Amino acid sequence: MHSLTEENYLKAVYRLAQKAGTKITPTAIAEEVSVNAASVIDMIKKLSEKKLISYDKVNGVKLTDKGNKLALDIIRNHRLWEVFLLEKLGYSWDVVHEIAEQLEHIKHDELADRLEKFLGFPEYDPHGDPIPKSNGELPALVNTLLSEIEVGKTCRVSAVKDTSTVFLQYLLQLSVNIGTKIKVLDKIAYDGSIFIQIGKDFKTTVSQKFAESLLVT
Amino acid sequence: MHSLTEENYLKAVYRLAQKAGTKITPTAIAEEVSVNAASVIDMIKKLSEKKLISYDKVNGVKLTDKGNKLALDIIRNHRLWEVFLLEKLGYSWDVVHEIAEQLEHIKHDELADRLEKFLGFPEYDPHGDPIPKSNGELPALVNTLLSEIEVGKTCRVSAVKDTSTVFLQYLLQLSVNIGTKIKVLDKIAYDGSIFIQIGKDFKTTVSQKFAESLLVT
DNA sequence: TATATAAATTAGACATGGCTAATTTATATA
DNA sequence: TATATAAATTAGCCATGTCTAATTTATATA
Repeated sequence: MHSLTEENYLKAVYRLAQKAGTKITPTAIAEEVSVNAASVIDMIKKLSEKKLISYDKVNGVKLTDKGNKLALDIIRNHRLWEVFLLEKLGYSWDVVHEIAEQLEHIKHDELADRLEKFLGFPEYDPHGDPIPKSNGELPALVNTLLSEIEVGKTCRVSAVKDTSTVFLQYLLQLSVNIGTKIKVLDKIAYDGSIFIQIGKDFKTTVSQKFAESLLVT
Repeated sequence: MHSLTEENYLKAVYRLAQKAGTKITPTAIAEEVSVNAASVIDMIKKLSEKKLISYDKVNGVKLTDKGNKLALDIIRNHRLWEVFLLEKLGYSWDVVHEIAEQLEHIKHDELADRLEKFLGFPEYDPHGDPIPKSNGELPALVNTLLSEIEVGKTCRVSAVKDTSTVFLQYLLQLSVNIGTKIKVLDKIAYDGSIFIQIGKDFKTTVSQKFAESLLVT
């Protein structure tokens, strides 16, 4: 089938394609997979031969339908395993990703479907990213930022925009999880920071940067 | 760390060491991992350098303490994942192994321990093989054969000695699982076959070969 | 527009793990 | 014991995926 390496390239191309607008260049891919540009050229040839991507200088790299489907499958696996690790094994938000990075490549026909069923058909992973359905459908992304919530209103955390470890650990420290209720108590016009209540009791002030990295409903 | 390939060699050596008595030769390993003998020689050199095995013509290949520990870890992973796949994802007995073959190589400090806890500290995998504890301890193997049960007695399936797909599928067909009750109704002296009752109602005759492949308590 | 800089590509090398063919070493058996 | 056969080992080659060092092609900028 396809090697682990090939799959990681496909994922990288998919990820780059999400940040729409820019053409996907060999250099961008090289950066994304932390590899030398020369290696990327080789892989582009290989994946092109397999009809998983197309490439020309004008349009850059694009996933073919076949390649897109494959990438989605892997992402589906990844996100389902993340849910498993968090909910069933009790891993914290910030470690889940690296383990799922390995688990996503495990293959067996029914595995993703069975896992999905076992987990109760979750729609979002612990980072709030939508989990592709087996038919390739993607649940719509929730996109209200915490910073857009009016003073006095309460909302619920649905996703994170920033998935860096520092951020996730900060959230952990604040006991903020998917589903956590947050009430906006005050907005400081001066620097965009906001005063919030997390859960029942805890009150704190967070920066504008923070408020723009949390997605809520 | 250690590559997937190296890990599979270690497992193979461990497996061969179980079938005690015989010296572990390069050829035996070649057969076990389905690879050319020349390749085995290369790997023996590599693993020897890493102090995971020792090798000389007189004693054959032996796992060092370090190698043994590693092999046990992998087997622990394998068997825990098998339990997961069977009990949580509802896979049948005969497919569980091939998926676990991939899952066993996933690494993360606490993964096996968390999985073990999640599964309720199972002692045996779906094939009845003991699951190594995190300290390397192995629960004792149950070793009464169905063929050794007296006429009139009832016993409970605890493991299989034969893990071939044909056998496992035959068991599936007979609705025999770990935990299934079997009553020995009669023994045919002529060819060693026995007449048994599986569960509440179903009665059938099975061969001596069959009766010597099922472990019970 | 000339030229410096950045991006893309080619060429050649390395490590891993596997293979075939040839050779050496053991083991049996006539 | 001579010899056939099997096992172990060596040598050399292949594919995958990576790298560095050119070289070519684009893109900017003085």
